[in-house]
Amino acid sequence: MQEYPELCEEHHVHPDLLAHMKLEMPDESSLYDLAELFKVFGDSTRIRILYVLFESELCVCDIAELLGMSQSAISHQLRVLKQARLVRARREGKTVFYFLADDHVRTIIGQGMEHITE
Amino acid sequence: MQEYPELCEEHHVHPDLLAHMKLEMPDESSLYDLAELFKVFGDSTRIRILYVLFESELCVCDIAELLGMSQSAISHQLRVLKQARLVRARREGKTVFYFLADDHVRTIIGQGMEHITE
DNA sequence: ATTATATATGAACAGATGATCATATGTTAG
DNA sequence: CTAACATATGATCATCTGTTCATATATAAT
Repeated sequence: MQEYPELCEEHHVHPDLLAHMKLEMPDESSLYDLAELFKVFGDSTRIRILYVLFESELCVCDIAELLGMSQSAISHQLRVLKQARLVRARREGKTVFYFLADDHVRTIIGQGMEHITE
Repeated sequence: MQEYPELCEEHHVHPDLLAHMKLEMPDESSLYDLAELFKVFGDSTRIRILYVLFESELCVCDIAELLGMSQSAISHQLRVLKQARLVRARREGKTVFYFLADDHVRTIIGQGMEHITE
């Protein structure tokens, strides 16, 4: 990564505060992971999957039918959601049921919805 | 968009619940906007910009220097953040100061951070 | 074992994304 | 007006992403 030292002729905030910001900044890998997490929310198909799972666990084929999409497309996206630990799965015979992993999903989507509707 | 009716031989949840889910689902444009919003969070450069703005408003050059990136790159990303109404700007002479638009940013990033660190 | 159903996965391709570079715009000082 | 500084923007390009299609795996029934 290139460095760009002293871009400004003079700073507009105290150097102490700039130093503090650098210290308070989470480490690079956390920031990367955080961006990766939000990328997962950044697709309307995955958002829609999470929304239907708000109500109840569902099997892959029911999700596909609800969203009017192919089984394959949904399965690929469920894998992404699972890797991000936003959903979990349990198998029952041939069927695999997916469900929300925790409540952060609801909070994050709820806050996002608040933001766009204000 | 293609339709995939009756993918399952038989449903695993009550048809009534499936119908309810379709009703509860936000309209297509809200879901699209929501995904667009999270896409904005889904980039580590933009996350880092939001993080430094947690502390104080900052001019473009100070942000660029803090993050070790070019003025142009930061300016492009600030535009994305501004279009998503996550940051706002005020001009003071030659300098433009950017600051967080509201508190949803903090909540969303906070919840995201909780999720990845648990 | 064979067949059918449910789900998962790899390859491929079109479309989106983010940094860079060059340049334009806006503002102030001289 | 002109020069200098701060910021914004358009074009380009390499990379990433999401769907489709074909196929593989897993489970159950006959």
